[in-house]
Amino acid sequence: MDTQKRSTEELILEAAQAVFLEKGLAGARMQEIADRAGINKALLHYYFRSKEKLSALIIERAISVILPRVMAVLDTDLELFDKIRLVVDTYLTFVSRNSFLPLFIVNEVNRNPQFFFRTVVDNKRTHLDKFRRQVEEAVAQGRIHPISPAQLFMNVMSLVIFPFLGKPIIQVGLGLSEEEFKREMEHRHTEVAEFVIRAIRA
Amino acid sequence: MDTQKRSTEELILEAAQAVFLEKGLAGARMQEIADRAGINKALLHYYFRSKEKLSALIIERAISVILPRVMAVLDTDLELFDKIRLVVDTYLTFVSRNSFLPLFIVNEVNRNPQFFFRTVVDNKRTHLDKFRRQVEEAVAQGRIHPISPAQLFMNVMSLVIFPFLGKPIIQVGLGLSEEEFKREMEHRHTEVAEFVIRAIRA
DNA sequence: CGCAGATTTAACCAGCTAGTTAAACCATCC
DNA sequence: GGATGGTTTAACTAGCTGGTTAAATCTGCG
Repeated sequence: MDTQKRSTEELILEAAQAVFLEKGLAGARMQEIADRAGINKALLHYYFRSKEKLSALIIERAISVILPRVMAVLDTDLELFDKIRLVVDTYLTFVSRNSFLPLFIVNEVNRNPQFFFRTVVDNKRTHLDKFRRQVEEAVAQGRIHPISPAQLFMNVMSLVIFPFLGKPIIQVGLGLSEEEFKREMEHRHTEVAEFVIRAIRA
Repeated sequence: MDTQKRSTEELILEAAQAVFLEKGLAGARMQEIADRAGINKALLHYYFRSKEKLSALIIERAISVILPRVMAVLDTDLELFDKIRLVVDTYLTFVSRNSFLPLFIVNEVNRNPQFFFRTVVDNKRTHLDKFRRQVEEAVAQGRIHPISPAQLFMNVMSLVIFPFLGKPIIQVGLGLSEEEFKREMEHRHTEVAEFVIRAIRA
């Protein structure tokens, strides 16, 4: 019973995630979710009463799966440059396997920011403090060029996430095949971190 | 008649753009577009027969308003570092005044890449060649660190565009007020270019 | 077996949405 | 004044969507 129950519930959640990520919240259809989960609409509503509740679950799931990873790395005691290398690699590795996630999250967070506010933030804000102090200290010691932690954080996030959002634009703009794009993205695992480090090293 | 006609058509297009950008393609309602344009649904369909045709127009408009700006700058004869400074400033200035555009474009381009393919690409691909040669030349002359034009292009695009897409994430993550976020974004007009230049300068 | 919960089936509803239609209204221009 | 074309009004449709319902079926378990 337990395995059956969990398996059906998981089946639905996986199908829902897939459909929501592909079509967006407004574009997703409950019928399609049911179809992909191999069940019918009645059972879908039997498990998750409404589309709203289901989508809220998916959003929460999506965010809480990706955000803690970064925060955990930022919170370690690693030396700044190594921390940058690790956060870049961690993030890129994860997102490579979930390449639709960024677009979905960015969308829903923009569409409904206060949801994001409440769910994830309160317990995580402290994590950035260590990173912030670390950057300010490195600047004060003259080890890196003057840069605010906010700017550095934005830059790292941008370099890591954007290529997944802008894939079609980049691919078309540069005339890359699927294979070539993939290869360029793999280069980034090491290149992005070194790019950032060269940019800030004094 | 001419002024009347143009004004109504423009009114609709502006209203449509506003609604599409806010709600996304699937979330936008023809009724709301009509309301915001100060007309009724019948007239809306009288001007633009279907939602599909209207949205196609808006997408094309949105893309063709932002893409040529970057391409034009990349196509100039400016020295590489100055070109980076100009493209960053040009882009940031424009996007600051149209901060919903990136999310909309990224969405629709991901949802329907082949549309983007056909509309914009053919005539523009050549523009990047000059930039590409310029980067390869600078690398060959040892004036900048070895980096592929593709990586550099991705990096600049990322640093410029992403903060607008990830605004809520960044704002909440860093605990910035609206005012503080705005100030950080203004810093970027100069900081991003110098960040990139430091990263590549040999 | 008989019970309970999971699952299916199929039909249904109410609400919304894109799009249509037809008749009337109004301004402009000839 | 009358034709023209933009504009309004209001009612309508056809289709889809989320959600419900009730009865039937299946499944494992005591």
